[in-house]
Amino acid sequence: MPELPEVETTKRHLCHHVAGHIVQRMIVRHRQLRWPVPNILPSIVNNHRLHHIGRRGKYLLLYFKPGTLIIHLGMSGYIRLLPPDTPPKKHEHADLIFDHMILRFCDPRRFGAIIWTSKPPQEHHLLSKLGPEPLSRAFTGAYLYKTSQRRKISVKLLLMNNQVVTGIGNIYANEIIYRANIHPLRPANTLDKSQCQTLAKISRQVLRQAIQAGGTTIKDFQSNGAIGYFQQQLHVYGRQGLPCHQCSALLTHTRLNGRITVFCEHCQH
DNA sequence: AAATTCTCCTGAAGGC
DNA sequence: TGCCTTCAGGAGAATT
Repeated sequence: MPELPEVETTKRHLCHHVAGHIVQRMIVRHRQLRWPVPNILPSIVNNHRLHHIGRRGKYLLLYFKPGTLIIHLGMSGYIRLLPPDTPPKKHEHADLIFDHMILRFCDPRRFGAIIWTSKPPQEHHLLSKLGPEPLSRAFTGAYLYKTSQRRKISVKLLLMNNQVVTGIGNIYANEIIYRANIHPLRPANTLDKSQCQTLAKISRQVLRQAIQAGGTTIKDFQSNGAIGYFQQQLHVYGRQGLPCHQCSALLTHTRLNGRITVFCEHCQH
């Protein structure tokens, strides 16, 4: 499941290899993603230079002169950079063909999206309501405290709410609250200021470490065959029934809004 | 408003 | 061996 660090890793990869190059041709083999890819999209992008690549939350932004290609990797999406003329395999739904390589979008479960906007992308309805970037100055303990006070949802769902802070998914939400020693079901409006400071600080720390490690490779996610190494630093995700790294008690798991939630009953309150 | 539920999809895993 | 059923899950949209 690509979350912010995996998308950031992909972004850097693309910046390095395809930024500044011209799209010779775009091919869409399977339009049916989260939303249907518009038929006219290839004709808009063809022969335009990919000026640069950005990211907002988990959205990748590919800037062209006439507009921006917005890509979301969903649950199982990834982007591969391949030599010219590499034949497509199953689930490889779209290509941006450059003269020196192919940028190929793959997504077995098709929860991902390829969207076009001619407006500034931050004005697009999918991006305009997103909360602050967790690695930006805007994401502070004070901000988190303010927004948490009017919400009764659990702290885990608070962190996973993209309107509150964008880019944190299930894996990193589990890790962050474990490292903050906060119970995942703790209602948001019972957090005090110092706990919000801790959560903001640890969120930044965990995401930075994960980016530095090249992201987390879990089942579905891979970028160009490269793997991320952050999974070696995961304390709770995927470790239910195994001993807590802090106290050795066995980690518990429950389901919160359909998401596996792993935590230590002894350490998290 | 905020909270909850529904929805899309396929591969892996488990039961019989 | 093989055919079920279940589940994982991002997040927008619809509903309460």
